[in-house]
Amino acid sequence: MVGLPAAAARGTVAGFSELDRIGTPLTLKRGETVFYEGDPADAYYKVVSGAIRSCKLLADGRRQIGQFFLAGDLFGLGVGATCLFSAEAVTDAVLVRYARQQVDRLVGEAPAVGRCLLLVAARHLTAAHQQMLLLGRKTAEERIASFLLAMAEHSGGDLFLLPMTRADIADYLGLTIETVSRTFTQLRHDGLIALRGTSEVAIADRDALEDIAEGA
Amino acid sequence: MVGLPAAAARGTVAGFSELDRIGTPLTLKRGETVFYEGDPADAYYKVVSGAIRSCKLLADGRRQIGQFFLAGDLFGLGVGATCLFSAEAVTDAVLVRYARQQVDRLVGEAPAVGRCLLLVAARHLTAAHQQMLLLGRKTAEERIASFLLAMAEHSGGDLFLLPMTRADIADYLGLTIETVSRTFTQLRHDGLIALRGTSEVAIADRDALEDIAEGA
DNA sequence: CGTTATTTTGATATACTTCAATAGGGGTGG
DNA sequence: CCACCCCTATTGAAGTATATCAAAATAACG
Repeated sequence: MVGLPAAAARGTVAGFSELDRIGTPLTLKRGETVFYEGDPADAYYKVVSGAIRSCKLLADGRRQIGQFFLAGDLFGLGVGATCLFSAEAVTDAVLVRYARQQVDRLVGEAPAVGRCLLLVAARHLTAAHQQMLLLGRKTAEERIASFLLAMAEHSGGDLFLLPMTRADIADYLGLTIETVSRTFTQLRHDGLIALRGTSEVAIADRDALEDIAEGA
Repeated sequence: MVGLPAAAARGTVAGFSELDRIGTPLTLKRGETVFYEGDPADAYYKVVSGAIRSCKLLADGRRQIGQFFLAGDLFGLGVGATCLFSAEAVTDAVLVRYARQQVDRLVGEAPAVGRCLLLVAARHLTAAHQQMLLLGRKTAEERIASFLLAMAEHSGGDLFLLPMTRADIADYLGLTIETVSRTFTQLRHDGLIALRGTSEVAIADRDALEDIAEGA
């Protein structure tokens, strides 16, 4: 699993080109919100560049990030009238926006588009199941190992940049900032990863990291 | 939100009837497996009666239940060649099995079927996001409160039977059997629920339970 | 009814959180 | 170019929710 272009490995599939004709671009600065949980759900989005996070909040402000959407990813597929999570820019980002009404019409005309969307939804569901296993049953070390391997896979190599802060990682993995930081430090001391600065990561011992990630 | 038939509230939507023509029934005893994680993914299933659990395992046996599928629910929508989780009967159950090849053909012929499947997938994705929030950020008490309210909503009333064991609930909520049991006891002592035997639950103070579930 | 599986309850242990302080890093203005 | 500041990250010490280990009680089942 190396060297696949990110778009091919993740979001883009056959039948997608029809969609591109009805999309309009959208530029976001770091921290800006694409839509809020509960907003009318009237569009789908594709990430062109940058990173987006999906967030859900509890009444007292506790936050859970459901997914990070990176270049090539499609998101916003909802059911019913309202968005089920809010979406925010992790970094400066460019999106393409597809009005829902037009997408739905397209699905009626071209079954390939429907299959494409179903495929994307199924992919997100796969990721969600993986994440539920992580959140429900993995230790902090196992969560960080899983996360780093997933980021490496997306980047297509063993050296990559983390676009998000420790706070984002913590809210994605169901941990605190401090535990994330301590676990990074520990993996570095154990020689499984190398860090340059705060965001550049190199996988140093992939096998050991994989053993940890799957609970061996 | 009361009195809706379970099927209408959850799995069944317009465009479903086409599917029924190609389904074949399937009977399972408690504990039997529908399919294993990694099996070739060649069918979708609908629950007619009983309850099914989706499971993922870590190398050392730790288990996470992703979803419970109850009467009316459709499951097995996968991407690619293999099942992403195993599915087991929580109770004796009757399913309908839809061969994937035929479903895919149907999607090509009748766009409504595709929209239906997309809707089901989106519903599952909604549930998964809710569950990620629960697993990542909620306390044991909040998890149990959320779970009981969801079960009540499915049953259409405030009095219902739990078809699954404490072990299943624990593996669904990312807790241990003991913590599940202690939390049930505590909610009972606080007068928020009533229990008859081990599986009959009555919601006694819905407002208080909802406040807890959403982290107030 | 005896036997086994499941659930509840109790005592202790621990992984992670919380609270608190220090250190680094990147940008801006002097 | 350096100094300052703010934001983010790291490190440390103490606390806590939940896990683990162990036993009793209840329920399920032949």
